[in-house]
Amino acid sequence: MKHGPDIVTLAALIGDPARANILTALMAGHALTASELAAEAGVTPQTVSAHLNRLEDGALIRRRKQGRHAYVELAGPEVAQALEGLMGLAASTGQLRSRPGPRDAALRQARVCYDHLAGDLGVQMFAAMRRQGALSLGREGLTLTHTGVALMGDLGIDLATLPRSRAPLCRECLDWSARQSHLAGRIGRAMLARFETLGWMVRQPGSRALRVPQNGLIAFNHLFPQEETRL
Amino acid sequence: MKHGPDIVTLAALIGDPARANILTALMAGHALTASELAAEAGVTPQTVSAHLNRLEDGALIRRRKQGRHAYVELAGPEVAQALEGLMGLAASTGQLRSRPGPRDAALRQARVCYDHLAGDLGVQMFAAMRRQGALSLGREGLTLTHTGVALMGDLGIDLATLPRSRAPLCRECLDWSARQSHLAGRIGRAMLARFETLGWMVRQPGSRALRVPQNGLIAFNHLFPQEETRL
DNA sequence: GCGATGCTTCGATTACCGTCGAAGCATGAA
DNA sequence: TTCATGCTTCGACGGTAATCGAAGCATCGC
Repeated sequence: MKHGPDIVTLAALIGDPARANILTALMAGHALTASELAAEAGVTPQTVSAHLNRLEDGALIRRRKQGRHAYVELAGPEVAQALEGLMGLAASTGQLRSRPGPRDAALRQARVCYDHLAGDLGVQMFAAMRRQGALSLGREGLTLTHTGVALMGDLGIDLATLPRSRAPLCRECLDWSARQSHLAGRIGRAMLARFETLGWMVRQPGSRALRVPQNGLIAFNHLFPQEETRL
Repeated sequence: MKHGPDIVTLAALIGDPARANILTALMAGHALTASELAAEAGVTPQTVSAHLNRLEDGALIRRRKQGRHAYVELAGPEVAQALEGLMGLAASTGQLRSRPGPRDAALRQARVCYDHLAGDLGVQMFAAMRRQGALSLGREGLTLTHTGVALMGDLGIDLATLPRSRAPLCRECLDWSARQSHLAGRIGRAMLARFETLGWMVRQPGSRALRVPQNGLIAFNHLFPQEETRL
């Protein structure tokens, strides 16, 4: 009868408060243990274990056993991307979990989306790189141009040391706050890691928000300036 | 505790088979009556009515009463966009509702995404317009350039007759099959409508797939050629 | 080794919600 | 008015799944 991908299983998995809390906590990109997730979701460890079984069956998370700890992480960037998509819809329909406060403003400016930079600064970076010709949109998706390769060199990112995997180098990811694209993929991950190393951005414990010191913001704006003109 | 948009309600709404069928049926962009949706979802009218109540509370659909009929449509393009996002994740995790067949191939080539063109041809059009400089990505999102305005004129689309609304003229929409962006927004809607008027694409009853006659495909490819080179 | 910690499985309870039959309430046709 | 159609509300049934207590099973520290 119906064709195309089956969204019911996925949506049902996400549509439980405890599981949604788990997934949201994992959006920060760090692997968390089962007990940490229990505290995060507000349920007992047994309940979390049951949820992790279902999430793993649904290919939304991966579990790695290390000693007596079970580290949990999202199955991949696509999961984070789809979650951001849902958040975008929730934001547009005005369904906010909490009243907008300072935390939310910080989230809007810069946050971690699984493993890459999202928020206003993420969108700004993506737009600037497109404008500078560092990224090119071809039939096979987003690719890094020669300009982009040079830019990575200036930043101090050695492309040769990037992990070899089937994951795409560059990928677009839609932003729930800005409603525009930002850069995901292995390059996106490497760039965020570099920004953290440079001290331009600092992760906040227990939150997806990124703190951006003034010197970091200045350097960032210099490299990825905002577009002044628009039609 | 948690911040950001509340995705639980939305995901729970989508995560029911009957409701997912209803939403999927509405993705074609046409308004459907409650009884049509009942047949589509395979449940009784009472059940559909209950589901429509919940979907309306969740701001996923709108109901318009006309006589004794109740026409139902998606609340907006954002809903369709989020649904496509979920389909993308489902496709990437290999959760297909049916074995890939001819219908699915047609869906991948060209389909209706609520009110605009999606699928390979949609992605191809978006990429070609970016390359031709018809679309520009600025801080405020995607905008139509002078080149783009001229292109609309060549196509026979009168921008002045577009409905005035707060909806953006241009918007990106991620494609579940091609994993790249295609064009949504009021322009996207107008262009698909124009393609149908020109006979380049024909809606298939009861499906989101678009039939593309050979002369339509030739004309389309001439106007929005595929990119030959990539880095 | 032995206890402690962390995670998992099992079983039972409970609450929610999807479903439909029956009835109510509009609108349109005769 | 009267009947038919389409949709909705009400009430009840049934199944699913979320939750936790208790117990089992690894692993780590001592």
